[in-house]
Amino acid sequence: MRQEAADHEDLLAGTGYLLARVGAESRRWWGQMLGEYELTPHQYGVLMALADGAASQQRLSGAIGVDPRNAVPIIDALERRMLLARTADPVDRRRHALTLTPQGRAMVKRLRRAGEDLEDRFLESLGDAERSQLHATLRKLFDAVAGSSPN
Amino acid sequence: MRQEAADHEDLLAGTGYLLARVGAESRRWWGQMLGEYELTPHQYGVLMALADGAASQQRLSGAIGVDPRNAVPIIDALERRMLLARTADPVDRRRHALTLTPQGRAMVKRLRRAGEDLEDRFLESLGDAERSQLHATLRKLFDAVAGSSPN
DNA sequence: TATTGTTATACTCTATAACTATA
DNA sequence: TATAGTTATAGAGTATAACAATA
Repeated sequence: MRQEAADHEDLLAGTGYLLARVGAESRRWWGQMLGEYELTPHQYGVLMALADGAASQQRLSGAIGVDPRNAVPIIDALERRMLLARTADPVDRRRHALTLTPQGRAMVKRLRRAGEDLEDRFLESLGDAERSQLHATLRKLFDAVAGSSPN
Repeated sequence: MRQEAADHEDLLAGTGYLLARVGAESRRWWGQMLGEYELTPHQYGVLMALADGAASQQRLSGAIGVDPRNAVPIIDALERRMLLARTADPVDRRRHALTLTPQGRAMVKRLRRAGEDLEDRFLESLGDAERSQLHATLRKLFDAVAGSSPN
C-alpha cells in the first residue's frame, strides 16, 4: 500500500499540490483524533477561536475560514451539546454573541492536550529547526493568501 | 473581511492546524483554476500521474491519495471525456490498464502551464530560498505521513 | 482465499441563491 | 440600502459494506 508513493514523481513536483496533499493528510489525522470527542475539524476551530473570547457568527466564520452560511449547522451542533451558547447581543439585536459554556471550556482544555500529542507525532520526521521554519513560512503564506481569491 | 485573521491567534498557533488551513486554501485556488477546464483536483491528479506512464486503478488511487472505490467515478468522468482510456491488461484480466489519449496529453500540457502560473501567484509572498525549503520540508513530511494513520 | 474493480450508500464539506429581521 | 443570521439545495470529498470476476 505504500510503495506507490515512490512513483509518479511528477505529481509531487509542485509545491501547491504537495501543500494540498499534506494539508489533507493533516486534516485526516485531526479528524480521526477529533472523532474520539465527536467533533469535526470546523467545530474544533470554533471552540478554539472562542477560547480567545466571545465573537459574533460573522467574525467567527472569518476566523475558521468558512462561509457564514455554512457556519450555521456547525454552531447548531455545538449549541445542542451545550459546549457554547448563543445569546442575543444587546446593542445589535441582529447579532448573536457566542460564548463557551463551562463544559465548552473543559473540552478546549482536553483538546489542547490531545492536539499537542498529535502534532508531535505528525511532525516527528522533522527536527526542531525545520518545524519552526515550517510554521513561520506557513504563517506568512496564510496571511498573504487566506480569504483572497486566485483571480 | 480580512481583519478577522489578525485575531484568534490561538487557533493559528498549531502547525498542524495551519497546515490544514493553508492546504485547504491551496486546494481552493487549484479548484478554481481547474474549474476553467471542468476538472476537479482529483481528476487533475489522475491526469498528471498518468503523464508519467500507464497504471492500474489500484496504483493510481494510491498515487493520488484516494480509496480505490472512490476512484471509480473520477476515472469514469475522464473516460467519458476521452481524456484517458481503460484497456484490459492482457496478463491479468482483472486489471484495467489506464492510459492517456492524445487529447489527455494535450490537456496535461495546458495544465502544466496554468499550474506554474498559479503556483507563482500562490507563493509570491515567499522568497526563492523559502520556497525550496518549504518544498523540501513538505516532501519529507509527505513521505513520512502519507497513507498512514495517526496512532 | 486474496485481489481488482464495481455498485450502492451515507455523511461531511463547500458553494450558492433566496429569505427574515434588524439597522 | 446594507448587514446578521437563517434555510435550502447541490456538487464534491470521504468512508464503508457488499459483490462479481479473476488470480
